Amino acid sequence: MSKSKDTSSGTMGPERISEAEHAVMEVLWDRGTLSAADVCDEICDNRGWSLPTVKTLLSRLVQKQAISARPDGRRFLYSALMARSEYVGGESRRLVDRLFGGKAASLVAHLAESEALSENDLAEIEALLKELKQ
Amino acid sequence: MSKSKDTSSGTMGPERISEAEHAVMEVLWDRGTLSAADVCDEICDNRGWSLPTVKTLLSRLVQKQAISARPDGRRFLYSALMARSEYVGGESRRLVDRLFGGKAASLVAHLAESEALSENDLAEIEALLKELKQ
DNA sequence: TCGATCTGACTACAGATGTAATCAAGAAGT
DNA sequence: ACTTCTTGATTACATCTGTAGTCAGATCGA
Repeated sequence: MSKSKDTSSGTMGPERISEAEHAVMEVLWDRGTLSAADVCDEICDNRGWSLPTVKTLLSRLVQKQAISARPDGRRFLYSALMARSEYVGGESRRLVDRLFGGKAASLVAHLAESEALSENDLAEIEALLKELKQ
Repeated sequence: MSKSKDTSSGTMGPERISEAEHAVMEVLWDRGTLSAADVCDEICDNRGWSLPTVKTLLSRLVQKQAISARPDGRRFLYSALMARSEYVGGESRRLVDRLFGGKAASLVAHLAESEALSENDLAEIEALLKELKQ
């Protein structure tokens, strides 16, 4: 049996990271290398989680090869394997593909029309464009 | 018992729509009012779904109050209650909040940097900005 | 009238996810 | 040496999601 999604050789695309798991990733991206207890110190209060919950999420992330677990004495030190930009890029692309037929410009148009963009945002984007243009 | 999320009076924000459910919504947004069989005709082939699957998704969407089911003889005619723009806006906002600290401009910056924006996209956005500016 | 068909309702069931308890092995204090 | 604490591993369990099967009632055709 063993369903294991692929397990075969080579590069099997990074598995999808859930929202709770993402919260853990943010901590690792932000702080570098941490133990489970450290991660919990960072988010357990905010999210109302207990240490066991964090440990579960960490091990799922290890399985998904999104983070690594290096032994350090009797415990593990966890650190991100997947780059934040990779994750952010993937999620952004998924959204654009699903909701805007892959046209990123449509997303921007939507944000603008729905007034999700402040004056300030608009200015920033304009500056960005100027920078990109030459 | 009865877990029912809220059920209490008044406006309980629209429940989250899953990806499969979203595919059904797209059909209804696109085609207006359809029977289950009609919806299936539209997507069952693409997605490799069977009619029962579509029916399940439709009834879950009814529960979530995302669509309405008006009786028509022995069957139902389904049509979207939630506006597409509402859905698209919500999902976009969620992404921006989760990944870009709520700053939409950061999303645009990311898209630009990651070359998710083609020359053409950039031109479109520029035109958009121009239009918005006065 | 009688069977074939269409339809929604209900049921099913595996995998993902959120959230956690329990347990066993090692470390560390006393 | 013995207890206590820490830590990962294992197990648990409800909900959500994807995907569908089954069933009973209405309808339509013969």
